[in-house]
Amino acid sequence: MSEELASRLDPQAIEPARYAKWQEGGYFHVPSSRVLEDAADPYVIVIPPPNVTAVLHMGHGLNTTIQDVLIRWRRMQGAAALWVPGTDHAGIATQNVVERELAAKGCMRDDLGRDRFVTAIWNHVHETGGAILEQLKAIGASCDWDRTRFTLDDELSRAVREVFVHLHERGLVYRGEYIINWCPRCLTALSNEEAEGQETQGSLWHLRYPLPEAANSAARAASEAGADAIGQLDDGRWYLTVSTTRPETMLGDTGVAVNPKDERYAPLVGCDVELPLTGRVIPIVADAHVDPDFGSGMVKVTPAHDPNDFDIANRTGLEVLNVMTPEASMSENAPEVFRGMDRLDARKAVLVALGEQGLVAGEDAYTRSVPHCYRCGTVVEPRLSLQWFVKMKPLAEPALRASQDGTITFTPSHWQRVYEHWMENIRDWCISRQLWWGHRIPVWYCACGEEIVSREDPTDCPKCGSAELEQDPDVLDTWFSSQLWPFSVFGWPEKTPDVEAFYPGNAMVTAPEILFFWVARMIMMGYEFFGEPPFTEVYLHGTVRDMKGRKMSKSLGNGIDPLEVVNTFGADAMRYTLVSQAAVGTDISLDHEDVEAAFANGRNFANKIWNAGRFALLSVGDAPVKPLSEVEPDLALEDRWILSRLRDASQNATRGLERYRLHDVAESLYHFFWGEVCDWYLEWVKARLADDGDASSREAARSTLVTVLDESFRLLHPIMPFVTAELWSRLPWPEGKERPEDLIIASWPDGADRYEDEDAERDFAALRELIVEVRRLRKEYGVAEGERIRIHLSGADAALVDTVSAHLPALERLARVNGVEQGGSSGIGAHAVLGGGRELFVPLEGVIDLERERSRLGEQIARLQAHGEATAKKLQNENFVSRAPEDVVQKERDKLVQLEQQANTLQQKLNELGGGKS
RNA sequence: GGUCGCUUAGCUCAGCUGGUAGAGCGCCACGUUCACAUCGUGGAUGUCGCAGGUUCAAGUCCUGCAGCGACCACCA
Repeated sequence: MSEELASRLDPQAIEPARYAKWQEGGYFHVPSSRVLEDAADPYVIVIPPPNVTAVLHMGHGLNTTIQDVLIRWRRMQGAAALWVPGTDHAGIATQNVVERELAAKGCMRDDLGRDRFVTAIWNHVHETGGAILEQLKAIGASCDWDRTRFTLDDELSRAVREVFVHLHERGLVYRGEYIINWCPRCLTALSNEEAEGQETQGSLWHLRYPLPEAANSAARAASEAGADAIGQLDDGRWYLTVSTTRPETMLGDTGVAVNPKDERYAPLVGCDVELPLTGRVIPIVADAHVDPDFGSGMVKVTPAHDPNDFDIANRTGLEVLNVMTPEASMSENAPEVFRGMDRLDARKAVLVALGEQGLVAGEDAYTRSVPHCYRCGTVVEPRLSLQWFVKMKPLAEPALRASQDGTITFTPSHWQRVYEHWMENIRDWCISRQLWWGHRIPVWYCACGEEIVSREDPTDCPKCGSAELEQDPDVLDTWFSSQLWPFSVFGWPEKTPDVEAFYPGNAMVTAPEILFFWVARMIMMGYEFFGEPPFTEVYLHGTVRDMKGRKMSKSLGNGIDPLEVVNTFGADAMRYTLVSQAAVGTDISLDHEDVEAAFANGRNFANKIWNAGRFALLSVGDAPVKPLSEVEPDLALEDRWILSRLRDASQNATRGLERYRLHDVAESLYHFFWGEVCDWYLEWVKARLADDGDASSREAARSTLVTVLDESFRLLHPIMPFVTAELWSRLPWPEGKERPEDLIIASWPDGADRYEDEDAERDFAALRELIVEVRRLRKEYGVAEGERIRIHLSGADAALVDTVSAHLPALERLARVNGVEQGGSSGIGAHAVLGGGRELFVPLEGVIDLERERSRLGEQIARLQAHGEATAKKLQNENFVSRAPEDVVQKERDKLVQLEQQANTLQQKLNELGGGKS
């Protein structure tokens, strides 16, 4: 006999120990030989590697749980289910963390120098990094920890180099001077994806640029042609008007552009204009990009600080003048008074200076999307600089096709269009970062001008032989290495058995936020290096939010610590709660102010499972259990019923998992286990399990119960691995049946080995309905708990009376019924209409409140009649009868007959009780 | 500006291929004879955002509107 189990589930008492057992058993580890030699089907998921310094939050909790459910399920199905864990070096994020730490000590990264700073980060990573992986274990993540990887591992760094050099050889990596997104705080370039637009209230200022005398006639002509933007200052000088949201950039203007088709300004094209505050004179050019209908139709052109203006300059030959420093203060190219000013201070100063000269024509409120750094939130500055880029169009083509032809599927499916839209409009990717933490760009420069792009560190220049080579100081975007994750973790570019066995993988489970950052790029890389995608199913789950719909975050203080939840309610409780709420395509909302309420459902369910198991173990005892096949002839109705339901539950679960409808799976298993196994089956067989019962009946119940629990635990295991494994390990086992070491590797019950027992389902459902009705009537009429009652049954199904008679002991316990008769529903009592044309009458002489019963019957009759009329009307409708499917019509006909019959019976009853016609 | 999503019980949300609405939590009543009070039994609660349309039949499909939200975008 197993030791006494506590009446409450104590997750802390079982979860850590069980996890340790799994690790010792090596169940998480999948060697390539399982695929290559044993021919097992691989099922591979690579984890979205969390930032190495990240602290676990509920989003990780959700992401991890979903992946673990899938992995555990596939593992039970017999697949070589491999889940590869690891962490990401997270370039900017990690560097920022360490910079902040240093800053607290009054130290800047430049004080340390590159080598010592990088060492400091490594120290930090070694000290605190990877803690998140330990935290994942508390949730129950069954990752193959032997394969834990870090994007800066030597092997993975080799992959990064191989890819960079390969793409360079293909002409897809290039270096050039372009406008990029620049974070003046992080002091690095960002990709387009890393610059997050935020709607910002700002102003659109209208500025006047004076025209030199030489342009007077042209200006007058333009003005007369109806150009409102042209006018005369107080001193008689002509001016033109341009608009901007960033007035400080005017200091870097090198021209003014108009649309070549804009006839208003045609005379001015080719003229010069005076740029205020600078003493410079800049030309007016024509460029098709200018929209004549926006603002004045004249655009100030600042090639060094605006991507469009940069393009205009390239087309029209305007100069490029960078007036800002990397920190986004005004540089030495700006007039002296503004030098050193921060861009926002300069903005004000420029407006004041222009205002003094009467050159500010006005200001309109203006809301626009302003790009912010995704790591520090600073407003990103468009900046001209020399960077490395990847040419994306050729890489995107196969990745786009994969989505279009269904090779890759998205769940929920609407992400497919988002993905395709991005692929279709893909822009080149700026991959160089002016950081120190990351993969250094494998390019060396020689004084002779030679540029060496190499897989190995070169020792000397192949052209001039000089050993004085300087490596490019920049590192690669952290996502450059992340995109290789599905194969770099397996040792690529080496031809390893792991690559052969585990690439490509199957599913990618992640949040939609990184669809472009990561998912899309992994797919492109998969095609580039393998000709096939790294996975074929992309499951994008929702975001965890608080009750106000805000994303949980540290800064808002509205987060829930998953570890706290695990400690107080258990990993099983958390997993169930998350999965049951994670309907496809929806976010999850949890109350951070009432964590107990948020996870009560999961905790209660885990406890319910625990207690059901506890009861079953006590009732079944230690004696050997016979296999179900041996007790088959002794199976009672309730046994056959629950076994049939078990089959249904298995099939539902399997189908749900296949379609990523995890929330349906969780919910249907919940209702099966709690609502059917616990509420009905266990209650029903209590008596049979008692020692004093009939021996063969007891054996049949024991076998059934063990089978039901065995398979229920298997079905629940992917979602709630701990409590199920714990109980399962204590389950008595049928003689002669081989028992797996642990539930984690037990086979998945798909229900195929069971048959559906329609008779049992029907009969049991009838009994169940009867019991519920009797209970309801007892309550309604206030029949005392201890009082036994006789019931009368009538209606279409006479056989039911026999069935009920045969199960009187159960009815006695569950509904306090001590006898059943057919028909004879006369006299005073409670009357209920059951489904299937059956009626229930409970004689309650002396108990019943006649007045109340009359009105009750009246209401019930009215309801039945209304329903009947609606049904009759439907059946009178020619169109319905002729067009609806036959079975639907027949169903309606049956319904009508039944309703009329029931109404009649009740009316009769009402008459007997002396009630009037309803 | 474009694209997409959401609006269902007091709260948080399900409802896949159209056939008179569901869960969890909360609420009300009763109940601690031994699996579980993190429980049991029973109960109440919704003109499924608004207006049209398709259909025999619409929460479920179509159109428009309103409110909320997300993503994308080089209109200064």
